[in-house]
Amino acid sequence: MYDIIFKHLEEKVPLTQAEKELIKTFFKPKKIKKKQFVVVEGHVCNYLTFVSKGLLKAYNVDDKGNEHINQFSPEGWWTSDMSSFFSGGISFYSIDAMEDSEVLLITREDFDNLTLQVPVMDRYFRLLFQNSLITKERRLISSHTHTAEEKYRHITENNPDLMKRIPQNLLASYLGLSPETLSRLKKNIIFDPK
Amino acid sequence: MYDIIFKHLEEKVPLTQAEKELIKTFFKPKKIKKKQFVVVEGHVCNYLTFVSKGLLKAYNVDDKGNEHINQFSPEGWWTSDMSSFFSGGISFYSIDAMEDSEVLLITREDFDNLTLQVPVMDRYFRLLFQNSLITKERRLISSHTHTAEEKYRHITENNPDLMKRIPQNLLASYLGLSPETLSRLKKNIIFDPK
DNA sequence: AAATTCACTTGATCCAAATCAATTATTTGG
DNA sequence: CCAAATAATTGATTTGGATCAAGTGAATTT
Repeated sequence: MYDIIFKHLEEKVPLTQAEKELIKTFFKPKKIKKKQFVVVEGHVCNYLTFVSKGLLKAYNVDDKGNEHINQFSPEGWWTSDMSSFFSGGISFYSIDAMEDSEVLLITREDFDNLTLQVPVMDRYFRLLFQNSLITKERRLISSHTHTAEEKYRHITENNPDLMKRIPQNLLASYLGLSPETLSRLKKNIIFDPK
Repeated sequence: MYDIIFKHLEEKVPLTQAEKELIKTFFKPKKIKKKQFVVVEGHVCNYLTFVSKGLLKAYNVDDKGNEHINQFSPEGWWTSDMSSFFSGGISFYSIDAMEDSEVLLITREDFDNLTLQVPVMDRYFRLLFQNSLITKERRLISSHTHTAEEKYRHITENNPDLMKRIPQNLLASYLGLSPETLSRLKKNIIFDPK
């Protein structure tokens, strides 16, 4: 259960065996069935969540009832409503499981203790957030510059693996497109051999 | 010149006098005239830049020659092409000064030394990136859910100060709108007393 | 295995914002 | 202080993608 998280942590920072043992104590493992929620919009997001198995999605529902997916989190990724988790305010996103999943949960209090007792974790999260920030920036620019088709092409080319696990309507939501538009543009791509 | 950066650092983390003296040595102050570049797209972004005075913008130019502004950086903010700075690859953004400005520059090498010698800086940047990430996420969802008018309302309500310093066409670019659209929607808002 | 729910496709129509084009401010630099 | 460049407005037209609507297919549930 903890193998995956250590593998991911150690890709970014070195850890001693003692640190690993300590880190373990801060996390609570949990199994989540498909469709089960980790947080519901409007409630406080009490956990930062590491996905060790499965696939979660974080999304917001707008005034008109449309879902807007902020992030897919397969195994090896973190998820949470960061604003809510770190500030204690209410969550803007709901997070639920798209597949039966296994996660490691840490509370805010334990997160603070973790970074105090294992300072290198500050570096780990600095690097993690740094990379996420770069990705988010690109997605934002892409949403302004690229056509629907370009956005689709881009994501499928860069995440072929993940695409197999994500229904088309949810991918549309992630890309900021209607399901109809995504369905239609796929046809063009198939028949256009470029 | 360094007052502003320490004020900003100390809003997030405590620093000893010795640490401050050390931090100073890693940064190189520089004055930048309006329209001068800090990085040009396609070159390597060699510096992480703290703005102590003035206003910079980071933007990408697309295939059709349209500018897309990623970020405005007034005094107290950081700017750089993070991907280029941290990976050494070529920069996706150009960054230039919108006003005569003063900045503090740090190279990648010195950044690494800084975080090694003053570990609390890892925490500082963790917090900085964490907050930026939250903001970027919201902007991305907003770009999918909100109308042009809602985006404009939102930014003017939350950044009245900054709006005075930003020409309308650049604000339009930041919001992902054409200048014409922004010009037109402003009229509606003025005559609508809500 | 039938029933119900959910995902995907296809067509017709609509609309918000882009684009094209011209005119009028407003800056800025010489 | 004037000329030239840049920014903002306004109008006419186009368009990419949304929305509305209906039908088809696939997957859970019982």
